[in-house]
Amino acid sequence: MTSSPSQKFVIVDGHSLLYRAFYALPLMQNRRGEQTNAIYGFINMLLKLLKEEEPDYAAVAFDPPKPSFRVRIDSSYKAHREKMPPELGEQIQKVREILEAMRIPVFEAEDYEADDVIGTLADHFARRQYRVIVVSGDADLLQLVGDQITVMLTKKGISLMERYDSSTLKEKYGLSPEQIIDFKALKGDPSDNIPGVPGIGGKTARSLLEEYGTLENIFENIDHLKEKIADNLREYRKQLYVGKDLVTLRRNVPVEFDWEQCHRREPDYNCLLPLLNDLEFRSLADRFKQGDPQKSAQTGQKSLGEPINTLEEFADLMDGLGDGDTIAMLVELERGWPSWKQPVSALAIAVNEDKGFYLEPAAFGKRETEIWKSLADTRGKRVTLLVHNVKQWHHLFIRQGLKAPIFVFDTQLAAYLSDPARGGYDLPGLLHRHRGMEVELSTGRKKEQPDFARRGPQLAEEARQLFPLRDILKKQLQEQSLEKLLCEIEMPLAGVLARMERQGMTVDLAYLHDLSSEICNRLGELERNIYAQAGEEFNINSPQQLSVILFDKLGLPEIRKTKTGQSTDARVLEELAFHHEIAAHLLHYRQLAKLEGTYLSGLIDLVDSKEQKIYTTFNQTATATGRLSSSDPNLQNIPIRLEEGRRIRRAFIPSASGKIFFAADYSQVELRILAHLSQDPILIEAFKTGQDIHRRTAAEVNRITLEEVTPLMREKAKAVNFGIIYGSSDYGLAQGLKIPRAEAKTYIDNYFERYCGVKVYMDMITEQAREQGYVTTMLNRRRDLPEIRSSNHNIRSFAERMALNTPIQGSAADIIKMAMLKIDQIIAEGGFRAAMLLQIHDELLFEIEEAELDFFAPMIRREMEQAFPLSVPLKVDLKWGNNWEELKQF
DNA sequence: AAAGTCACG
DNA sequence: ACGTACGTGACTTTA
Repeated sequence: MTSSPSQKFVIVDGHSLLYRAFYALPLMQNRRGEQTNAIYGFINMLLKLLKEEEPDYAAVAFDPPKPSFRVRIDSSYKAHREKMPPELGEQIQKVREILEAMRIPVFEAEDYEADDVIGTLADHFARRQYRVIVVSGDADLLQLVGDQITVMLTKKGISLMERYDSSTLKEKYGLSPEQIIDFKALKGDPSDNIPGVPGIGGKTARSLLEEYGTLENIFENIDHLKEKIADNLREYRKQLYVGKDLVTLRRNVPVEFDWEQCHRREPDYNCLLPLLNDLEFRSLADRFKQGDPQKSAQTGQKSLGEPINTLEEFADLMDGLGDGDTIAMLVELERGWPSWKQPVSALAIAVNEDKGFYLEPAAFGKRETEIWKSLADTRGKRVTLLVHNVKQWHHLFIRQGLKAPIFVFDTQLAAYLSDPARGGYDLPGLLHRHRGMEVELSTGRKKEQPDFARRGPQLAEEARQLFPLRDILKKQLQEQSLEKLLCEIEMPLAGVLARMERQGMTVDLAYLHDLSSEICNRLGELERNIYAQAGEEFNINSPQQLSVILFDKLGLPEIRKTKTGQSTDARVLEELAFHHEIAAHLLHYRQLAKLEGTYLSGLIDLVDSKEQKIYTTFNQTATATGRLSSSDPNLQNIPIRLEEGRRIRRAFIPSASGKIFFAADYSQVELRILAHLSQDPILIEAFKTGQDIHRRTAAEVNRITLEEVTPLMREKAKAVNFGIIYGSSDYGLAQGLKIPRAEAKTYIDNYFERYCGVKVYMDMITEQAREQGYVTTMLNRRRDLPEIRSSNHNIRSFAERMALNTPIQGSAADIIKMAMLKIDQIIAEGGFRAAMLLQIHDELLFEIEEAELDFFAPMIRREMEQAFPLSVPLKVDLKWGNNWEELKQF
């Protein structure tokens, strides 16, 4: 049976969805610095809605700027409502413009709220037998639900909505649409300043309405109610009905209204597309373009990659290349291997933007070497390679024993330098962001390797897209003056890092096993002790279970809370150690459990048993400041501070007898950089004369001589110096030093009084960050800080600390990267039998021939100290030894 | 997937 | 009045 389907009308609560989009989405802005996240989220939600519901009519309702008639009923209505954040207010006008271009009418009525307009329009359409869908985040609108009217409420994020008709409403709330009004009037709503009736909350309100149906009926049966509730109902009856009046939506708002205005029409693309471009919503613009006959004709359909079936075909392709040609290459590698030995699972090439090719596995499976050879040969023909993740490509050539071809551009490194705080520089993501390409979203775990038949053509298409992506990124880098950093630091550094990763670190596996079993035994003992003191067995590793034991069962004082419960971290346990001896055992347990889990069994699993080596990955695009990071395993956080953990380092040994470890670390780089950047006279003098900087700071802030500084004063001054680098706050310093906040504030005040150059610099850099929206390091590495203009104090303060810290931390990263490049070059050209193994932010670890120590050491010191000339000297400390634990001063 | 904890600079 | 020191990665439990 087919009943003629009735027409459908969608009415959207504009402000409600804008608020939702604003708070659900991270900060977005276009290059002019205008915030755009609410616009983006709103339009996205709207498009999704239009696509899924396919309405015949649509409209949006907005609240007018002035308060509604409701304030005349109750002057305190919505009195406590916070003003709209300016970052959101600024976005509303754009949304109106876009709606106009989409030819969706906007309604607002003076003296009424959007809700009333929605009620009126919904009623209007429903009475004419239209199916109506009301879209909002405001549960008040549920009162509109009816035979013809469905309400959709935003549930989570911007994509999840929940649909309510009369039956789902009954199911979820146990109330009818009319009862929604009474319910809220009874319960009250602090956000709208609806008082409700004291003593009646959600539960009571619901059971009253379930039992009696309406307010009127409740009052008729008031004698049957509990005395307390009955009294309150009587006393607050007037207030209750005022509340009800406020909550009730008007359905007779005088709006100028023409049916056909709401009829869905094609957008006015000539207005819409420039608007979206201006907002830099590429993907949205592309979605619209598909509907625009004019524009989609220009785009044409996308070509798919062509297969290369034999090596001969590949050779022909390569033969056709010559001076000045650039080829884009993409490779897909198997996961789960150390980065230098990942097998190739797919390979694609594009000679220019026109066409992409992919190599059938049959073409390279057995004779893979020939492919790499002919690619390496491009160097002689002055053909250059455009890639995404150049370190990966270095590994491919290193393991074939070939000299790498000429890499001209790395889209991954480029995207990183352009916005290092963003994170996520995978190629599909970049293509989506910059080219508006529809790509398969890599949602969550991506374990299954898609079959090659599908992946090959896709990869070829992506290879083709590397050309336009390069053009976009190159332009961006030019505008940000980052080309030099890319070409002279990051791209060459990728080669150095590849060599370090390939080298790996030799470990004494037997020693690790011995240490592991010792630690396990002691863990068992501690575990028994803890159970005995707790009086029961529980999972010590679970902070949740642990806090039950500590705070409920043993009744120990609660020190600090986390989001979800009581904190049980080391600082809390140290406090608790005064009250109960279980705390000390827990601290010890935690310490050993960390060693076992992360640094013993965790590390042992990653040892290549054949080579007795462990291979880390250095991530070059991971940090917001320009530092490297290390993972799988992280060799930048092997324990050193505590004796117990330090023993792990003994397991790391040189790869052959006759070799030794050699370590070089910068002394106080970050404070020296601060001296240079701030030109503070005291700081500069202290470093120029080789003073102990913490001692000097102690003398300055306490206004005493260097000789009068006690060890305690020096400790405190050291913490103050740290605080300065981190973007000093009295609260943070107080925590770090375990002293009252007021005292911490005194230290900071005294510091800035003495080091006024630092003070001036810090004010200058935050001001500059606010004006430009970003900060830079000495090599012009940049970090965007859009949050620094936030009206939220908390968010803004965060950004300010980043503005203070990033130039310092990032410049230190710049300096050591320059040193690494120089040293790598000297090792290669000078014929040293030495290898760089690790970089740990301000330290380099090498293994060298013992015989070379006397030549090697001065070279390293010179290159590191001279890497970048500052207003103060850079100082490097040198150590050497037979394992990573026992290093002696050179 | 998020939160808590802890290792490093 | 607010509520945190800056930058990472790994492991464990829990929702």
